[in-house]
Amino acid sequence: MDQVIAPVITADQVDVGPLHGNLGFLLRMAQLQVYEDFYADLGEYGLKPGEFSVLTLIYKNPHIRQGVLARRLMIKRAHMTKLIRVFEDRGHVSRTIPDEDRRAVELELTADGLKFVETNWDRFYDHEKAQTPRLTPAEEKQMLGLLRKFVDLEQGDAQ
Amino acid sequence: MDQVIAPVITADQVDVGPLHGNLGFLLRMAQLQVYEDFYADLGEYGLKPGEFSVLTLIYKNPHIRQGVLARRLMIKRAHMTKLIRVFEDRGHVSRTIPDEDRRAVELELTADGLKFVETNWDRFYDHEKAQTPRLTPAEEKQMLGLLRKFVDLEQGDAQ
DNA sequence: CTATATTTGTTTACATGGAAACATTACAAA
DNA sequence: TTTGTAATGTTTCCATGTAAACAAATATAG
Repeated sequence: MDQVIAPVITADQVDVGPLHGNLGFLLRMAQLQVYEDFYADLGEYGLKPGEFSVLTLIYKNPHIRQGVLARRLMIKRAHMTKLIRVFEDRGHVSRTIPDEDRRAVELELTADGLKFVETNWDRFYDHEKAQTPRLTPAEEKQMLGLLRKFVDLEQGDAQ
Repeated sequence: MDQVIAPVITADQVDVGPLHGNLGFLLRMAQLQVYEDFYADLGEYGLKPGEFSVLTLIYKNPHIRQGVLARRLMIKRAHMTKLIRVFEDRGHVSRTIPDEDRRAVELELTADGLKFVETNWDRFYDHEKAQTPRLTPAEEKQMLGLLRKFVDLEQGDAQ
């Protein structure tokens, strides 16, 4: 008598139950997807999403304070300290203690930092357009709008 | 002559530049928001989003293999090994090596694990409804649908 | 003014998660 | 068979990020 082998399910046959409608779960999946795509595309250039975001904000907001930067990116101050130290060691960012508040640290791109940002700008910000699209353009736009509303980042239509 | 003090910007005045339309950035912000809300609401119960997701999948898919679980949740196998060990030490999950493939490990909830899942089920899956909504119900539904399409998780309308 | 509280950044210890190398088992080719 | 290749899970080491305690500077209450 043949033994009945239990059907071994594969990943896409897994019943995810109520995670199907769970925002946190879906956001996490989506973010992992995006990071995977990112590294597949840009890993060779040593670009990292978080790092380039930090540099972008310093570029767009020279003299921004370390704590303001951390809050805007939802990174803890303790972690931002370490990130900025790496940039300083690379010679991409300079730190200044302002006279008005000697607790604070103001950040600026160095000439090298500026060069790095400008060199990699298009590569970084056009990378998503280079992906095989998972959504139609209309859906993508809709999703971006909903995410902006969700994270309370509507502030006009910045470029 | 009064010195002109440089206006110190606050976090919500920061110019995020092209991150405004960057999917990876917005997904990350949204996910951090959701996690923050989650821990503010449920931190006291020792619930963790990732851990409860794992238990949910084992609950819904008894005898699921460790690797299948990892792939479905986009967690690396190396990490899953560690997660499962914790559940085993807690007495919530049991591991079985099936005869058909002695490389694999099949997972099941123990009686204690089942009790834990059933006790915390509603707390976990209803928590989002208890949040101050950032989106209208229609928008929320739209976002969930877009995220499911994005992560390729359409498989019928599971409960 | 002085005492207290708050803000800002740093340090240290820890938690979470991945990369690479490895052992074991299964599968495929000859 | 036997030899090579792939799949599965584990281990070790490292990267990323947080929590808590701290030091220095500033703001606030009396």
